[in-house]
Amino acid sequence: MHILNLLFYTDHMGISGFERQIRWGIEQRLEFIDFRLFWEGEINRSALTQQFGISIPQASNDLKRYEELAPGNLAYDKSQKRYFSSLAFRPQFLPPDADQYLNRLRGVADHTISQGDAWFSQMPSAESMPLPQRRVEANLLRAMLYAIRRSRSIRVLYQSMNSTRPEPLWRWISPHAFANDGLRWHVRAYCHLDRKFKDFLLPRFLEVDGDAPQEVPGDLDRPWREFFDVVLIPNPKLSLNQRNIVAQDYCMEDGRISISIRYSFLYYFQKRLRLDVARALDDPKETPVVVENREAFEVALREANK
Amino acid sequence: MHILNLLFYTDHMGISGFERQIRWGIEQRLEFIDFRLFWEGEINRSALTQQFGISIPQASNDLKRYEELAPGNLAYDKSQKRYFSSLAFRPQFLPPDADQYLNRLRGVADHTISQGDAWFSQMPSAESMPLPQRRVEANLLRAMLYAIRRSRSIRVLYQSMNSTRPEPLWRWISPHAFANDGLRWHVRAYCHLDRKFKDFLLPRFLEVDGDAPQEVPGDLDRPWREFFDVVLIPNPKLSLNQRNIVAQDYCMEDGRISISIRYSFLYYFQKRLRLDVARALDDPKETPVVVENREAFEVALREANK
DNA sequence: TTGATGCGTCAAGTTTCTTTATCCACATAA
DNA sequence: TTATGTGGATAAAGAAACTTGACGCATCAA
Repeated sequence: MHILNLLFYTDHMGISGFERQIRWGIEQRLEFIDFRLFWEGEINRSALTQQFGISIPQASNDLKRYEELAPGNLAYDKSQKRYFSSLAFRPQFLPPDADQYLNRLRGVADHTISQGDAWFSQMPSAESMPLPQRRVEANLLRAMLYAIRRSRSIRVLYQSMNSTRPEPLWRWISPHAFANDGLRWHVRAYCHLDRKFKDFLLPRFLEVDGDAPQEVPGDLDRPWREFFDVVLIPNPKLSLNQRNIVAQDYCMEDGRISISIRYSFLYYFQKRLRLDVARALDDPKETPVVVENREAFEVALREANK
Repeated sequence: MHILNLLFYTDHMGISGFERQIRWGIEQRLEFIDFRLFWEGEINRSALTQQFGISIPQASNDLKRYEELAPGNLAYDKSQKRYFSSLAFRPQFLPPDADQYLNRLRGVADHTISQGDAWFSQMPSAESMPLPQRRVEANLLRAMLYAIRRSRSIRVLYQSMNSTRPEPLWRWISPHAFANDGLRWHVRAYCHLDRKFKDFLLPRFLEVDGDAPQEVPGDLDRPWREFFDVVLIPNPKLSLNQRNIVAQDYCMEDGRISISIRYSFLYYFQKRLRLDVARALDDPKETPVVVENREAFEVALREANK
C-alpha cells in the first residue's frame, strides 16, 4: 500500500437503498470492517471471530457480504493472507472521524475503555496526561444521577476546601447538572447549608444517606443557566505571523472568536486557558490567547460567585 | 425507589458457569439492560427495540432471559408500566464503573460519541469545557497511523510556531507515537529538517504527500522513552487542613506522590498543573500542588528540549 | 516435501429473530 | 361506567443467522 492511497478522497458515502433491513449485529460487524480497513488498513477473519465471537465460516460470510455491499473496497493479499483496503477504498458504513478515533485512543491510554471496545488491534504508542486522582465511587455517582433525574435533595458528607470547616460536613444539596472543567468532574447543586448554588467536586463526596423532595429547582441557578460571551484574541505580544497561527488554532475569524460560557464556568475557563496568568508571565508563547473584553469578563467573573 | 437502594453494595458478580456460550448480540443486550438498570434505574422493551433494532417479542424474550440469569434484579411496576431495578439489584453482566460513565458523558457532551452509542436515554444536563479547535482531518491522521505502523517517513506541510519560519514548510518526519497534553493531540516524530525528535501538533499539519523508509527509529527518542519522577506535594502556603484535602485529591501517601513522566511530557505536565505559575500568583488555592524536587525538575525540563 | 496457516465453500442442524396474532392489566378520558 | 391506548406476555410459523464439521486450495517456512 502506497502512502498516496491514504490521501485519496474517502468521504463517507452514506447508507442508502438497502432492500432488506440489516440486523444490528451484522451492521456492527460491517462497521467494524470499515473501521479496521480505514484506520489500520487491514482485516482478516480472526479479527472478526475474536471481536464478535462468531465462527470462521460466519466471518467469511461477513467479508463476502461486505464485498457485495462495498464493492472494490477489499483487496486480498495471498502472500500475507490478509485483506487490505484497496486503492479505491471508501468507507461505506462508518464515516471516518479523527476526533472519534482520538477519543478512543485516549480512553484506551487511560484505561476507561478496553482495547477491544475501542476496536483497536495494534494500538499506536500513545500517552495521555498521567494525573493522579481519587476515584469516584460508582454508587455515589448513581445516587447523584438519581437525585438529578427525580429532582430530589440528598444528604451528603462532603469535604470542602473551606478553611472555616476543616472537617467533612453533612449537608443537604439539590444537584441538577454535571460539569467537567477539563480536569475533574463537578456536580452543580443548590447547597441548603450555604443557601446558594455551588460546584461540588465528585471525588470529595464521602457518603450519601438520605433523600427528600427538592425545594429549589435547578432552573433558578442563574450562574449556570446564563451565558457570558468571552472574546478571545491572539496575545498581542506575539509577532504577526504567530498571531495568525494562533488565530487558526482557535478557529478565529477576523482575528477573534467569541465563546459562550456559563457564568459558573468562567472561573475554570480562565484557568484552563491560562488567561489569568497572561500578565504574570513574560513569555507570550505561554499564553497564546488573551481576553479582549477583559473588563466585562472580570465583572462577569465576580458576578458568577456571588 | 428509595435512595437507600442506591447505597447497597452492588459489586460486579462476575460471569461464571454458563452452560451454553451466549451469542455476542445477546450478551450486548444483557449488558445494556444492566447498564440502564444501574445508571438510570429503569428499562422497558422499547428501549431495547430502539437500541438494537429488534422486535417487541424479542425484547420481551431478552427481559425474560435477563430475569433468568440475574434473578431478582428486575421489578415490574404495573402502574408505570416499566421495569425498575429492584432493591436487591446487583449488576451481573457489566461491572459498574463511574469513570466509564463519566467518559461517555463527556463524549456525548462534546459530540464525539452519539447518545445512542453511549447507551444513555435521558442524559443528565452536562457541560464540558467548550474549547474551539481546528479539526484534525481524518485522512491526515490515517497517514500518520500508517507511517507509525509501518515505520515510514512521510513528507508533510507543517505550520510551526517558529518565528524564523513564518510560512508552512515541507519537511520529512518519522512519527512514532501520539501524545495528548490534556488539551490537544501531538505526534512525536523525528524531524529530518531539524535533525531531532520533536512534538508536532496534529491540527497544524496541512498536507502529506510522500513516504520513504524510516531512517531514525523511534527507539532512539530518549526524551520520549525515558521518565523523570516528579514529586508533588500540597502547596505549603495552604493551611494544614487544606493540605490534607489536596493530599487526598491527588492520592498522596505521606503527603507526597511521585509520578513518572516522560521527559518530553514534562513541559505540558507543568503547564497542566500550573506548576510554573505557583510563584507568580499569590493565592495558593490557584496552585494546590507544587513540585518538591524542584531543582531536579528544572534540570530535567531543560534537558528534555535539548 | 511436509506441515501449518488462512481463506473459501458446502451441507446439516440449531439458535435467534420476525411476523402475526391474541390476551392481560392498568391508566386516562369520555 | 365504558371506551381507548399503552405496555407487557405469549404462541406458532417461518425466515434469517449462525455453528459444526468437513473438505479443498494457495502460500510460506521448515
